[in-house]
Amino acid sequence: MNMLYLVGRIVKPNARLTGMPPTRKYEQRLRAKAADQTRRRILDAVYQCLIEAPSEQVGMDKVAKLAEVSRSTIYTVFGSRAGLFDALGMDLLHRGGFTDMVGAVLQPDARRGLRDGITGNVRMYAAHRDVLRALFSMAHLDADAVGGTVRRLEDGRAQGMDDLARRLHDQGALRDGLTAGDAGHLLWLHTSFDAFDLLHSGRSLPADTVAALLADAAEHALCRPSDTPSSTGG
Amino acid sequence: MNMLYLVGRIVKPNARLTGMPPTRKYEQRLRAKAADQTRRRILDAVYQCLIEAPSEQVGMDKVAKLAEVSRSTIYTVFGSRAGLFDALGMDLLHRGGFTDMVGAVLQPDARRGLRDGITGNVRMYAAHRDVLRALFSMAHLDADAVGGTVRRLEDGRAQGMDDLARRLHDQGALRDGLTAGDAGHLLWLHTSFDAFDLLHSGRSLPADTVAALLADAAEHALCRPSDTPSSTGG
DNA sequence: CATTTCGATGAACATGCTGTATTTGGTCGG
DNA sequence: CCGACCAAATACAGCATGTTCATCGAAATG
Repeated sequence: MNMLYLVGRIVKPNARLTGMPPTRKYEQRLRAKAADQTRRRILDAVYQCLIEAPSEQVGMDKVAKLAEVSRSTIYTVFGSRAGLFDALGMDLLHRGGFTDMVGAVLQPDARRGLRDGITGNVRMYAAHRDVLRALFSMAHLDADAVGGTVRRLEDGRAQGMDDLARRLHDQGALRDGLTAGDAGHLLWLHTSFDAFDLLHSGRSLPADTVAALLADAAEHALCRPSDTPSSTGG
Repeated sequence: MNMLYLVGRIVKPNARLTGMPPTRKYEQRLRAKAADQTRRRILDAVYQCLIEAPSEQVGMDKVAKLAEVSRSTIYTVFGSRAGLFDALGMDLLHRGGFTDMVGAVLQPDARRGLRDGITGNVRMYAAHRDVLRALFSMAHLDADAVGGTVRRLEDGRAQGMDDLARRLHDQGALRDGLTAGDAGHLLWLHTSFDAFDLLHSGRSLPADTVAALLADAAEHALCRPSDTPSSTGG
């Protein structure tokens, strides 16, 4: 059904019909840059569409008009609707600060990494809330509506949380009776976009409050009563 | 845009054109029963469609074929696609055991109500996982794609959790420094479908394990260290 | 400047889905 | 059996996605 990114391009018939292959070497400098610009303009347009009307279906027509390109251009660049949203996900993954979050949990003190990871996570979720909501919901309703980006993104988070859980276990921070596996499950829950959005959108709480609530909840659910009076300094 | 359940029905032109109103009394016995049966067959078909292909878009055509009715019949009965899914939500609300869950949290011991409420909740979520996933995701993507059922359902849960939070506070069960408001927020999170599904589908955990994990997490996040050694008996 | 190459474009077309209008066929009451 | 009535089927209109194609214009190359 879908051949993403595989846009068949046939040699123009007005070229040499004798079967001679194109032998000229081309170093695209300006053209590649222009192509990247239109690509970016389209991605920004989708982003803008999702922000302006979060609970409406985004049509290719609106995106094209907002990006000031033709509708067919979107298809030549991204292949399909799914390819477009897949690229949007990849774009968020690189530019949205997802990598910072990974770094936050990797600091030596695992318990501190828990709090910093959650707050960093929440900050990132809050910055792109509407877009992420659309991406995640689309992924739930239609498996390949957004390509594999959401899956990849969540796989990374799962691995990171399992790592953190193990380090919490190794450092003796987990409360009695809680295995590293269960700790991973709970971290998976507390660092999820859904957990953030349930509190942020569902209860109209500002991002900072959500971060504090989630961090406290996670710490109490996971860790033994703290030896040091508090973790953030109060 | 939508006039759900309001299907305009015009008198056929071959009836008396002299303006005489229909005076015959009609007691529909067989026909009304048959109509209810087709209505139910359609609802069951949607349910079945969502179960068989959870991550595919459900088309009216598939539903009609599965219910062995014509596609137009769905429109005469439910008015629109949104009306159909709205009715499905209402059907789940009445037949899915949502009311049992409300009763569970209303028992005298609030702390026991927390655990029983969560386990009952999880059991219900697990029984209808695929259908609920579709309903919730659709509600997120398109505001009025499922009518107001999801909104009403969640409003009820919010109220119930705030009540429970206040009773936990009044019974002195909350840990120091946690307000009844914050407790309500956390209960809202721990009794959500998303929290269940993150663990059940996202981590491949059976429903019982999810219930135990969520109940323990909620108890540790909300309550003071238990005076009685344990709540469930372990 | 001439020629090649490629991104962008708009139109045309096919498809699939939602929603509506009209007709058909069977059931009810007399 | 007839006429009133209504659920169900058929046919049709509208809209969005996705594909194809001829063409334009600008960049790259000589």
